[in-house]
Amino acid sequence: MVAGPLPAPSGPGKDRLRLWIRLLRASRTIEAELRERLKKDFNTTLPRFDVMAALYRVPEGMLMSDLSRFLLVSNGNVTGIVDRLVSEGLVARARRNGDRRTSMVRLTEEGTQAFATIAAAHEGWIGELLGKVSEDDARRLTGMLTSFRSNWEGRE
Amino acid sequence: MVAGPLPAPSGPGKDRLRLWIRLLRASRTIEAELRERLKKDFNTTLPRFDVMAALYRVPEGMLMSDLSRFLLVSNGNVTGIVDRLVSEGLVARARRNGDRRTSMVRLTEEGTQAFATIAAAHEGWIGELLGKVSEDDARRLTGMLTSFRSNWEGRE
DNA sequence: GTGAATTATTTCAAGCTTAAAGTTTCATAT
DNA sequence: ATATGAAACTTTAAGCTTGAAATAATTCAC
Repeated sequence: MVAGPLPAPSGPGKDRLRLWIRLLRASRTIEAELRERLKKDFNTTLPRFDVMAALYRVPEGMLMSDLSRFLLVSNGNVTGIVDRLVSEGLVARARRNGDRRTSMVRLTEEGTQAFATIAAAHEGWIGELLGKVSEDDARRLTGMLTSFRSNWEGRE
Repeated sequence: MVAGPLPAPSGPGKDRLRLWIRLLRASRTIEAELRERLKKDFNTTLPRFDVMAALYRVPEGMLMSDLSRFLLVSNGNVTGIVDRLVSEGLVARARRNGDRRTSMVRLTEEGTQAFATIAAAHEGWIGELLGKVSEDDARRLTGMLTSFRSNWEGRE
């Protein structure tokens, strides 16, 4: 990934390779910037933000496995992040009556308020970082990426 | 990041937020797939591939700091990855006469051959994974992402 | 020339990440 | 009822990642 600008690749299929490289560099650049700001302004991390963002949409909570599927990361990964969020009082696990294997994970009151604040800043940052992309281009790009993704949805 | 499809965000500036979410999901999906294939088919990792790809472009080698700048990752990170590649015989460090702080890092003969093989497979995978994106759309998307990036090039 | 900043790199601690193996609980077929 | 298997989750080991501190070498101001 992140291959080179020097001997600009050419030939059949190179357009897609170049697209992938640009896509990756763009998302890494933005991610790095967001990570830095989350740390500096809110003393938190991108993975914690991701988990909280997922939970924020669903007040009643999510199962660990749903969370992991939604975030595209492994089960064990989510366990660790949620552990830390719980120890910080931002998230709570609730055992369920029906199935004792599972637990509903949800934002606490404190977590909900904390996330709302961070999310507002986050949206502003995105607006700033993607400021040079016109609203029109943004919609067009989003459309292309969506159709790409539908190609992969529910593959394995 | 990777926020939700459920309460579809709307309002001013939401188009850019949505774009970012799609961008991130697309790149994470592709990255996950590549990581899995690199592991299965070549018993290597994405970070190792990235470093080798960077070095492949420049037979004479790169400084650690150039490598870290190019790959958008921290110095200490590169140290660890290069250490492992060196211990596998794929990469070599060469102390320089001029400046004894620095060392030129380059692919070994073995590393060069290994990378050529992996890179060929990699390009095929990208062609497959992005197959639904037309060459035309690929070029257009690349253009948009490039102009976005120029906004950020050499910021801090 | 000496000392102070600067630069290149490594080391370190904490946290993120995965794949694989392990635990507990549930479902279902006899 | 009870085995068998599947499902939900956690644990573990190895590796990736960052930011900050530490080392070492160079450059620059005087």
